[in-house]
Amino acid sequence: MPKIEDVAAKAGVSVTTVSRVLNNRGYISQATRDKVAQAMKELNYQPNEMARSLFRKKSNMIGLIIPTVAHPFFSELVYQLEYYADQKGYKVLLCNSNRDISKERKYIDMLKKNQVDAIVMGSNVQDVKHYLNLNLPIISFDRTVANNIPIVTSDNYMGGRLASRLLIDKGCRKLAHISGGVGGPNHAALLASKRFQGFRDELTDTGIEHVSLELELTGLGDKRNVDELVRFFQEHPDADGVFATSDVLAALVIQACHQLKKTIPQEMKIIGYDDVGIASLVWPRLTSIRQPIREMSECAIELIAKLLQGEEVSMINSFPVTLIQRDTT
Amino acid sequence: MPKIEDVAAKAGVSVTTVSRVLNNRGYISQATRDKVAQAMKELNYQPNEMARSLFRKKSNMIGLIIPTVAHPFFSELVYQLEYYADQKGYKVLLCNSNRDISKERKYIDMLKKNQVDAIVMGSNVQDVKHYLNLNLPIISFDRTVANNIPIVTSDNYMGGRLASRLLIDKGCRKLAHISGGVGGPNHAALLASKRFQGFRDELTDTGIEHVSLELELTGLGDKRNVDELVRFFQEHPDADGVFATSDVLAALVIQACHQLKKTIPQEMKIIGYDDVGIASLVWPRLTSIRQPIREMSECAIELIAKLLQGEEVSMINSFPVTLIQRDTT
DNA sequence: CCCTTAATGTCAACCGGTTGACACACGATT
DNA sequence: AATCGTGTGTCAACCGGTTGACATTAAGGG
Repeated sequence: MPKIEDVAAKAGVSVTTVSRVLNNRGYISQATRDKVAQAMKELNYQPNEMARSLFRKKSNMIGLIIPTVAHPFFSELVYQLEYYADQKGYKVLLCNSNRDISKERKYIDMLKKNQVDAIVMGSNVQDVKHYLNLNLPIISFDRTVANNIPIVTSDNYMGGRLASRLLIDKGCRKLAHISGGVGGPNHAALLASKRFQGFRDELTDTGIEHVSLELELTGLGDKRNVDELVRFFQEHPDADGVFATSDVLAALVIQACHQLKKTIPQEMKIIGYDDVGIASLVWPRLTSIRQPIREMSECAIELIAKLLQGEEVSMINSFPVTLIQRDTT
Repeated sequence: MPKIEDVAAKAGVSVTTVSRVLNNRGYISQATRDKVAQAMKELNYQPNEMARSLFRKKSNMIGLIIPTVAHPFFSELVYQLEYYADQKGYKVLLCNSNRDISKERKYIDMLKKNQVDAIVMGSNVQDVKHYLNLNLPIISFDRTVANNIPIVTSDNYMGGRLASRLLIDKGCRKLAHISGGVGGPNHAALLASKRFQGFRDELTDTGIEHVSLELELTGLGDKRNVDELVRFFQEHPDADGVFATSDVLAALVIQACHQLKKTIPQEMKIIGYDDVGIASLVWPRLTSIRQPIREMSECAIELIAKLLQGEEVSMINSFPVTLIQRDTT
C-alpha cells in the first residue's frame, strides 16, 4: 500500500506539496498538480482515510441501528438511508439489534469507539440514559428518546384514522386491530402505537366497536402466526374489517381469511401499514397506509448533515402518510 | 472525549501503563488494573479505535457490496452476514451498488481508502481487473470473479433440476421459465444462470418442452410486471408449470394466475427460488428452492477470518439447496 | 548480600496524513 | 531597486494510541 511519501518521491516533490495538492490549499502550479496526479495514478495511491479522519476528528461514518434489516420495512429504510448518506459522502455502519437492549448498548459503544460522526437509531430505546452523555449527534426514527434528540417520524395518528375511516366508509361494522412487531412488544416510546390511538379515536367518533390482537411474531414464515389469527377470527366471526399495523401482519391476515374461506374484500376488508413491496405482491393486492420512507430517509440524513455543521434543527420532523387503495378494501 | 492521557492522569499512572492494561501486556498489578478501570469508568473512556486501527493496520471492518438491500434475498443475506461478522468482532460497511458498475468501482475504492480488512461482493462483477490488484481479501457471493477469489454459492444447477423434476412429477406437460433480476440482466458470471441450465437439462432428459421469459423488473410493486406475465401466459395457454428464479417473481406469477383465473396448483403449478419470507406470506404459500442463507453467510465470514489469518481456504464453497414444498405445486 | 522477578516509569519512534511557521527563489510590478 | 505574489521546500507538532528499549525500585529467594 503506497503512502504519501512514495507519491512524493515518485513525483519528485515534497510530502507537503503532495498534501497540498490532495487538499487544495496554498499555491500549486498546474505542472506540479499534474506530476503528482500522474504519480498517484502510477502507484494506484489512495489516501488513508483513517489517518485523515484521525487528524480531522471526523470520520464521515454514520452508525445505523435497527431491529433487523431482514424486515421489509427496515430493508427499504436502510436502502434509502444508505443512498442519501452516500450522496453526502457518508458511509454507513449497519447494526441489527434485534431489539435487544444489551445488544443496542454494545452497538452504541462500538459506534462511539469507532468514531462515527452520528447515529441513526431505528431500534428501541428503553435505556435513555445511555444516550444522553454521548455528545454525539443522534437522530431517532419513529421513536421518542429524549426531548433533545431530533426525531423523524410520520403521522402515525392520522394513519390510524385514515385506516379506520376507510374501513368504516366501506361499510365495516366491527373492526379488528392486529399488532405485533418483530421480536418484542411495542411500547409507548414507539410512535407506531399512535396508530392505534388514531384508529380507536375514529371508531369512538362513529360508534363502531373493535377487538384487538397482539401477535408475538415467531418468524415470518411460521404457520403458528396464521393459526393464532384463525383462532382469533373464529372467536370474533362478526369482525368484517382489519387494520394491521404492518403489511407483513396484513399478509398473514389474508392467509387466515383464505383458510377461513372468507372472501376479500366482500366478507372481510383488510388494510395494512407501510406499503412496502410485499403489499403489492400478495393477492389480493393490499390496501395500505404508505409512509414516505424515501423522504424520511432524506430528511434524516439532512438532519445529520446540519447537526454536524452545528446548525439548529427542528426536533420533530413528521411526514404525512397516504392511503394507497388496492384490492383488499 | 477523554483520551488515554486523561485516564493516566486520573488514575495517577503513566500512559504506558494504561496502554498495558488496555492491551494486557507486560506486568501489571491487580491494584493498578483496578485504579485504571475505575478511572476509565469515571471518565467514560473508550479507546479511539481509529487510532488503534491506524497503528495496527487492521480496522476490523468489512465492506459489503450488494445490488440492493431492499430486495428480500439480500436483506436476509445482509442480516446474516452482519450477525456473523459481529460475532467475530467485525463491523459491516454497507454499500448498495444497484448493479451499476461505476458505482461498484467507487464503492470498492471507498472501501479500500477506508482500510476495510476485506470485501464481500454480492453484486455484479463485470470489471474484473479492478479487483485483481487490490491486495485485499475479497470473497464473492454466488458470482465468479476470478479464479483466485474464493466464492460462496449454492448448488444452483441442482436447484434448477429439483424444480423442474418436481413440476414434471406433479404432471406438468409444458413449463415456463421466468427470470429477471433487480435492475439489470443476468449474465454468465452470475451463477444463478446455472439454475436455468439445470432446469433445461432435466427437461431434455424427460422430453418436456418449455418457454422462457426474461422480465425487466420495474420495481417490485409495478403492475406492468404482472401485465407482461399475463400477456406471456396468454401466448402460451398450454403452459401448466412455472419455475421462477426468485420468490418475488413467483409472487408476480401467482398474481398473473389470479388475474387469468387459473387455479393454483390445479391448472398451474409454480415454484420459486430462495425461500425468503415472502414465500410463506403469499397465498397459496409458495413452493420454493431454499438456499441456506444462514450457513452461507457464516461460511463467508469464516472464510474472511481465515484469509485474514493468512490461512489457505478452498476457492469454491458450494452449499446444497433444498426443496420446500408448500401449496403451489 | 546478591540476583531475580514483578511493577512501573520515561522516552522516542511509529501508524499515515495534515497543517502552520518560516525560508527561499523567481518573475512581474511599481 | 524594492516589493509583491506565486511556488515549493524544510521542519516540527499533532491526531490518539502502541510498542520496544531501558531505567528504577521493591519484594522475595537462595
